[in-house]
Amino acid sequence: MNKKKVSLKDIAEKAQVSTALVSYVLNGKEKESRVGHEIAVKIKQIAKELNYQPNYLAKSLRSGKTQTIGLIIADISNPFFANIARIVEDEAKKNGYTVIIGSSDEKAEKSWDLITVFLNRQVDGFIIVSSENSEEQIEYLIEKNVAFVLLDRHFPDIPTHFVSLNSYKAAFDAGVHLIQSGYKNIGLIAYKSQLFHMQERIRGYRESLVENGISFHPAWLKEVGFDTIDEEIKVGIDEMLASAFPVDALIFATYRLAITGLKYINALGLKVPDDLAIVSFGQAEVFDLYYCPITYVLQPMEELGKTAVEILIHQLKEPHAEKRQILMEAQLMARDSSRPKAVIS
Amino acid sequence: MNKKKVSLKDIAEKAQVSTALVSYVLNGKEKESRVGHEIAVKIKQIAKELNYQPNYLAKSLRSGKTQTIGLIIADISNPFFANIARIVEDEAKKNGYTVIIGSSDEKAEKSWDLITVFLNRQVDGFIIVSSENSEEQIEYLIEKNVAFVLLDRHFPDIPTHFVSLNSYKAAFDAGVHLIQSGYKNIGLIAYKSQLFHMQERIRGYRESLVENGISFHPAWLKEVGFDTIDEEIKVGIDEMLASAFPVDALIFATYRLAITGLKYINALGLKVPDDLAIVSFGQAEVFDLYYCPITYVLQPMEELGKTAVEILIHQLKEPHAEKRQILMEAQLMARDSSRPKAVIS
DNA sequence: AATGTATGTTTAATCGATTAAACAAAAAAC
DNA sequence: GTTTTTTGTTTAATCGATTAAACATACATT
Repeated sequence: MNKKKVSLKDIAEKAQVSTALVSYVLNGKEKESRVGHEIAVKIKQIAKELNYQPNYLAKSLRSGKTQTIGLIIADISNPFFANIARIVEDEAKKNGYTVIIGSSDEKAEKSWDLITVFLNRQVDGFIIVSSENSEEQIEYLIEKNVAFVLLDRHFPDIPTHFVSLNSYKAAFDAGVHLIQSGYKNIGLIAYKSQLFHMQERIRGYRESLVENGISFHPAWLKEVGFDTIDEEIKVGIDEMLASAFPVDALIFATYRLAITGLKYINALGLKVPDDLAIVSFGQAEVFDLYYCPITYVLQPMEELGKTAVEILIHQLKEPHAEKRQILMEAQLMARDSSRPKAVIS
Repeated sequence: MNKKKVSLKDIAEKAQVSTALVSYVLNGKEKESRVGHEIAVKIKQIAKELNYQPNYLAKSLRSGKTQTIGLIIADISNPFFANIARIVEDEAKKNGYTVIIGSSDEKAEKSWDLITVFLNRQVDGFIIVSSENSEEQIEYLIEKNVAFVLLDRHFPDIPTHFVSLNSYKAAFDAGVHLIQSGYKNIGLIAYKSQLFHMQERIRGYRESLVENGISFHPAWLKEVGFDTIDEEIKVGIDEMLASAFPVDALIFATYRLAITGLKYINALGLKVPDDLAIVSFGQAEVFDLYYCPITYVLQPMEELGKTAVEILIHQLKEPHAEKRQILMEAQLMARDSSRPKAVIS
């Protein structure tokens, strides 16, 4: 990046005027600042000639605004978050913002790190997919008066803006759907996490059983650690199948759990849905291409992402507006993996 | 972001010294600048007390370095690029760089846009997955002396740093593999693009036929437009199957083509590999989970991404070092979708 | 005592833009 | 023909950090 960049000063010199005039003209303030018409034309022309591009660092330093949003997600290589990221990117761009993305790997520590780095880079605000135990980070942002919106997950005890899914309802619907399709022993594989959305998925699942007169068996619920899902899912599925009440249907609480679980189910040679029906959260091409298309919980990704950006940008304009807390509804997309159970006659 | 941020000046005032001293101390230059030991300790302590965080805008404006890399890819929601992005993000972070990602959707125009925006934001350099007809952008960057590396694709006629795949070899291997597995009528679905890597894939495919004494039939090669792949792939596959020499195996030149193609193949009720064998570029969980695991061309993603970052950072230190041009080899992962053809006896 | 050398610290310019305020000249008002 | 107003332009401070150069002292040397 050698060739001397063109600055306001260069234009000013060439036009024989002060930088102030150039700044006024190029910011469309000729009227308010009553710049002479001839000189304005001249300045514009020179700017074009030299292909002037303003230095946003300088602009930002002066204005205190960077027109940059920090997006913190769990992992950009996870299709769910990649999709969200794309939507956020596009929506932000439409509004003149640039997005910096960071992956936290569900680790509070990494997320802290990202917040610090992004703050040092003076992002105007954050869109955050929170990790477990990151409440203090949120409190910190609140205390420092930093604009942010929580996405996909939120902390019910902390008053913040957020956009997430009605996880309880979604899980409940998933359970009811399986029950109505004739499945009786329904398992759930979730993450071992105190995050609200995860707890809600578990609660929704259990409630769906209860409400339909099915008594829940502890062996049906497996909570696996983020970092050990490969092994734990195997053990979990083994135990579910070998339990006193072997499961005939399985709900996966996230995309990654589903992928990992399905691989193992394939390896076991189990047939979906005859041996095991499946419903999963998340969505991706895999679900379509699986030999038996997977029933999934359709999340309104586009709306989630767009709304998050919208709320954040609105917040940047009106810092003290009331907190917007949005729970969106998911839609169950019934496919072959949960088709009505074949009854043995 | 209200609460007044702590600046060097605040520390200076509290410590009753000039900002210069503070700057020296906090940058570990106490020795060179012979700052008094006591005062240094005091400054450090106050900085910690106030939780001082330097303003990178100011730093960058002064130094001309932002420690930021612009990453331009086709689409972050495509798993291939999302994976690359993650690797780049991690590697950059290790080196103290932050990454700004932009999706070009394979459009030269959008890519121009991103380059301009990122340059205005003073990124130190770029990692670019080029779109078709974006040569002038590359020339522009060269002319302006901007540091950059091309990733995954390159222009053979323009001398630049690049890291990409030996596409010719990979496609050739794919073809040979199918032939050796007993398939005779092998089709290729590629993008309609003059991009070198795509042309090389086509060339490699054709060469594999020629070298094995199979004469190529035009109906076997379908080049579909980026924006019309859904329809064109359907037509393409239909035509290949209905041609005078119906294909019994198909190579997909990218991940997205494969996904789209497989959906249609499923819809047609074709059995892989008995009705149609498959080999695909790209990689993703889908390939594992498909009822018949898909043979694919394994690209050394990790190395691609890391090397790109490494070359860029090295270039930032030594702008005039020789151009590094790296072609990495892919590895064919043979799976069931291309298992030896069952011979009709 | 006069001079030289360390040792500590401050001053002020700089990066590239923005913008309130000061200034100058021309036009309008009385 | 002054005074006032309008119009057009420049000056200079500012954002927050960095750093060469200037400036003070203290200490050492002869």
